[in-house]
Amino acid sequence: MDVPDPVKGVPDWLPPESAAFHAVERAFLAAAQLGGYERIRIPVFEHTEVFARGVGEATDIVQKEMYTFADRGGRSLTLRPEGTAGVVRAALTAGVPRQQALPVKYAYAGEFFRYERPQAGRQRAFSQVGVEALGSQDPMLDAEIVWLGYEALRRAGLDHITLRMNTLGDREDRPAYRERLSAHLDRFADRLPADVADRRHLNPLRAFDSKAPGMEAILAEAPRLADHVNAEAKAHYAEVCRLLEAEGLPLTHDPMLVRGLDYYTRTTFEFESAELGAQNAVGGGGRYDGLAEDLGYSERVPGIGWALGVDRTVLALRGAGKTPPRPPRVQAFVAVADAALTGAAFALVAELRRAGVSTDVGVDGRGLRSQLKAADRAGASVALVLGADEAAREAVTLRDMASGEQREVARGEVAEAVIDHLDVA
RNA sequence: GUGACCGUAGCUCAGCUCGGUUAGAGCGCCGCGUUGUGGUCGCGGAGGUCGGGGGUUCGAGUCCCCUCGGUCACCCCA
Repeated sequence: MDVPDPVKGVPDWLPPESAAFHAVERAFLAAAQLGGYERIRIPVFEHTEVFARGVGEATDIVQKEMYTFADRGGRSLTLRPEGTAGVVRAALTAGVPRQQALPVKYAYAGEFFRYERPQAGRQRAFSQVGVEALGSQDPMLDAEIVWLGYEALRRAGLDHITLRMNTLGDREDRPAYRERLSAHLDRFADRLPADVADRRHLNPLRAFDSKAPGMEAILAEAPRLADHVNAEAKAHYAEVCRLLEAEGLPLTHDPMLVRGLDYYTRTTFEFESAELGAQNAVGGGGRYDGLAEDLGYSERVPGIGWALGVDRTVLALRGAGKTPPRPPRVQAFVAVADAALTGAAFALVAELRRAGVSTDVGVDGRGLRSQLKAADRAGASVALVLGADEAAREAVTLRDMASGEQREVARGEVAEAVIDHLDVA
């Protein structure tokens, strides 16, 4: 009987790589906390309509990338492909906009699922940390979000991050623009690449995503979204950029940055790393002032947020040769030199752990040589040898793993001696 | 969904071009050198359906076909 294969595109993170993973996740969450974003925990699956309506029927995510299944009651459920729709849904469910002072600020971390062909930096199950600020349209909030994203990546150890930004204007700006863009694409109908031809009727804006050879020329002539953004939204975006530039963020304005989720309005942005191969985005986000209404809420609740890819950031750090070192597994290691002393050893281990010293112990009746090898591999800075000789004197041998020096310590003073030793070392 | 490349030990790979007795290396793991002392060194050991199936052949890890899996890229995004 064979061990079942892991599910395609669903990675395991074992030590030592898991250490880097958690270091990155912690760094992201620490940055969120600096901005006053509180942890929110939401379900890993939702009614399918949360994403269909939130993310948008026309998006690739909803059309072909969702893990959708029927539960035993026949309800259509979907594993979350992204975080924002679920967070907003949870806030609306709780009536937050009506009973709390706005904006509210949330941070989350967890697994997300998209049915795509895996490749470098793209898995079917992947991990993100995200933040969302709900209930304000203040451009300072946009700037804060972008700034925190940049800071989060910096704290994770990534440098040479490029930041691309754009404004999509408001929902009301879209119809006129879509119409003019459609008309423009019509003129090239016979020359459009297949991908654009397929989706232009669902959402002509997606034509800007295309990198097909002929598109560059067609898009160069296309009506520009920027020309259809209303004056207020333009001023809003200008203020966001002004704030960020004053803080020295190296932002690049990219009028082609459209992003594949329908809920975005106004500010959108993407963080990229050169270390990643084809999947070069380590994070991205934007404003979604119409999302609450898309989800059926009776009032407008503006919001903005980002998501940063944990797996991708780990990859980028690895590519830059900056993988964080694996921390020592324990501080102390108890070696049992006599099988009759397992009871005494177990008691010593418990005592040390109770005193706050992380401790491991040799098992399986291995020789002392083997146990010290294990102590070395565990990264212990102290080994405690418990043998017949020591037991007879009610003592323990304390060995410094760096220098090899050792001395005998009375059994009653071991915990104290270990703590002293660790403080000094 | 489309394309290219790749599947030999736990990991990284050699062997395949030009088929030939027991399929190798490095790393890792376990043991011994030290009947109670790690890292270095030396010696030894465990570990392989050569992804799977079929075919050609006296003989297949090596050649042919099918199949499964993986990787990278397109697409899209974290």
